[in-house]
Amino acid sequence: MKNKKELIMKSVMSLVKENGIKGLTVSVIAKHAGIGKGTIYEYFSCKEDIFFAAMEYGISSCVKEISEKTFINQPNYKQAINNFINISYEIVKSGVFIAFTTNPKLFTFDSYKFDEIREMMTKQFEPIITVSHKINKIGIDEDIVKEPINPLTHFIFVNMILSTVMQIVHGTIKKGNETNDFLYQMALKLFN
Amino acid sequence: MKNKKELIMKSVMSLVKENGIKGLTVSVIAKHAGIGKGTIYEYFSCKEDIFFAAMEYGISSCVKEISEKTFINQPNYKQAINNFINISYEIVKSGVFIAFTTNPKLFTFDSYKFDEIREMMTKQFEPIITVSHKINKIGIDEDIVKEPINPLTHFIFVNMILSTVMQIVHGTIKKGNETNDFLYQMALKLFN
Amino acid sequence: MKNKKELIMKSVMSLVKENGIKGLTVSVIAKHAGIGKGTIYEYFSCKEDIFFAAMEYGISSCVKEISEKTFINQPNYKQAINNFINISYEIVKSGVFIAFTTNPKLFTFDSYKFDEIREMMTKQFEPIITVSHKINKIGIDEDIVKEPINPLTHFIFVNMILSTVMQIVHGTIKKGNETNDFLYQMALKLFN
Amino acid sequence: MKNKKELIMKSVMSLVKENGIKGLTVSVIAKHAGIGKGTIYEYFSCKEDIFFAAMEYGISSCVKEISEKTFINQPNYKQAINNFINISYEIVKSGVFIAFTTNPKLFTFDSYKFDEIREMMTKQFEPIITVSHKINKIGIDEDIVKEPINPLTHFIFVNMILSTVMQIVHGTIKKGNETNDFLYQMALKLFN
DNA sequence: AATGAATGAGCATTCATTCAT
DNA sequence: AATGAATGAATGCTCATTCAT
Repeated sequence: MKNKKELIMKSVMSLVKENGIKGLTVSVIAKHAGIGKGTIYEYFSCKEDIFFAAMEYGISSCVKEISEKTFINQPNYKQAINNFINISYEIVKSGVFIAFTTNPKLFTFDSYKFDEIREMMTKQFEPIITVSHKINKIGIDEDIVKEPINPLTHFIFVNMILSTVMQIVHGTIKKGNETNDFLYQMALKLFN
Repeated sequence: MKNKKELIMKSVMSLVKENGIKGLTVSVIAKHAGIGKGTIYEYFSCKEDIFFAAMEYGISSCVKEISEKTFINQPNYKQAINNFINISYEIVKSGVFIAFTTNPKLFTFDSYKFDEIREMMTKQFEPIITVSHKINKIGIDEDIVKEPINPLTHFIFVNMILSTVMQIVHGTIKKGNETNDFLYQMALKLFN
Repeated sequence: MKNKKELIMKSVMSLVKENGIKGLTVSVIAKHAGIGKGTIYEYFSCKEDIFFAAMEYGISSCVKEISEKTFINQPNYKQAINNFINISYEIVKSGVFIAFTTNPKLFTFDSYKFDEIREMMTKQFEPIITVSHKINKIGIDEDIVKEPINPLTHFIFVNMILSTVMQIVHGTIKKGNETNDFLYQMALKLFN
Repeated sequence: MKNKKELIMKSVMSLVKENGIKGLTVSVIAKHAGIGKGTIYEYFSCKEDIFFAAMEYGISSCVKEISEKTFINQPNYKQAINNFINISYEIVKSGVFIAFTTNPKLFTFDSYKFDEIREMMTKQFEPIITVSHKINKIGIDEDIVKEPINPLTHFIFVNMILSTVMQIVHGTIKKGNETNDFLYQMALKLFN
């Protein structure tokens, strides 16, 4: 059942959000998912597979949500950036989110090589780069953004937004229009 | 002995660089440090304290190295940025390094609250922001960078460099003058 | 399973009888019980709980056995006292048995306060006092023992028997009719 | 130095009185005695030797105190018994005291055989039997106690007093003249 | 397919003992 | 003689994984 696999991954995401990955045992996951411990091993071959899959699933979900909600109601350039910031904020605030730059050597995985984890992350984040493309397509249409755009710029733009959002969530950077406007100004600079 | 405490932390750093944090037992640390297991508990009260201290020490060392080597030989603005990139690259390549945006919920700590870890990281990274200030002081002196600078810009600049460097290390972004020049161009945009 | 809990406690009793409490590890208990180490922790939350429970169980069993076997075959007063002595002897000789006066501060418990241990012991020994009541009820019926009896006398009588039996087991006091008769004479004095 | 050996044993006695034998480490003993850990091993060859010696010393001290103070001020028979009870009470209340009937299998010794411990205890307690002899010598002189006395009676008398005292300390038996008088009456019965 | 009782490898931590000073 | 830093054997406890039902 794809259903039960998803149920397990959602439980993991939820539990990590609450208390972190430490002390998250298979028993706890099973209890939270409302199924038997043995059942989990029908769908995953070991604990690390569960975590890996859950991480992949979690990132993928977040990314999908950002990708979709950023463009709701046909926003203009500035609105799109605002949406991007605000939605990312909601997601990061809600709990688990791993930015580009996380060091895989600090995870509790050993059946996966570090590179596998990083590759997975890089791959899952790709749609976020597409978000940048789509946002700036709007900018181009509005004649605010100039072509051609160096592909790296998208990476830097996305990273700027997400890392700033993470600091907002942590309270290091102030949340509000001022910050959003500043990021908008920075975007204009990056893409011109 | 401050000496032995440092010895232990260096062993941890070294071992994490090689094989990651998974499977890093107190026995392994002791063996690598060439001391007895019991001795470690003379200097740290539990395993998590060792990791926390080692992380703090490791970040602090990296940051100090970047802070110093960036300004060797009185570089001009462009050279300073180049230095910043290249030194960061060497350090990130050498192993352990955690960027701003790492999610503490994914670490194997539980005696430390997530916030303690994040605070420590934030605090340790502060000198890097100072690096940005010093680099751009050079830019100002060279009339390449305009005052005043919004403080957030420094955060974004540093983050841009470090996250790009991390991708270079991972092989996702190409290493070379081209990338360095691009980052320099971006810096000029951010600070103007 | 009440079954397995009992199995564990019996193993502890048996092992303490053989070699004392020192060096009695959870592994050893598990091996002797023929179960896995982890299984023990399904039924007890820590090692001290096992010991506490085993002691309670052990004392309770001994006391129950004494209580029952003393009155087998409707003994007269003298026979009842003889039974009491002989059965106690068998039990004390068989191994674990803790008399009233043991000092709980010398046990290897720390999750239990001394008072808890003492209370448990006092409570478990209560049925022995009842044995004295029943024996002397026979004596009263035979007109050998006079009423009323000060309640303390029962305590002293029981203690006299058990401490003497313990010395017999240790070889300090000679086993035989002579000693039994002496104790009988003493009982007559105490209860008249 | 006999001085230092005694200092160590007194520390052990004092610490056991306070917190029991559990968790009583050599470090703690050294700290309490105000000497270095290594120094302890100048006087004792292992930890169990310390405990064994301290127990012997502790019992011996108690017994000596009882033996002396019972006969202060040339008491008559009843006063002597009263003294015996009251002094024993003070000593038992003060902490460590191990009665005849303690089971050596429950101690944390393994370099000593159970029999060695028991023998030591039996030997140390001997002077208490002498106390009974001396008390009853007074009784004989007063024509309250009849000769000859079966040697076992002394054992039973001493045991009666001590076990009752222990219950008084524990609060199970009421402290006061009433109890003392009762024990006196019992003594009269035992020795007649 | 689903379960959870049973397992034991694995690890953090303690502490008696040693020995260089 | 006195010390206490260093040690590592020993052990309680956890938890991923299995498997009989």
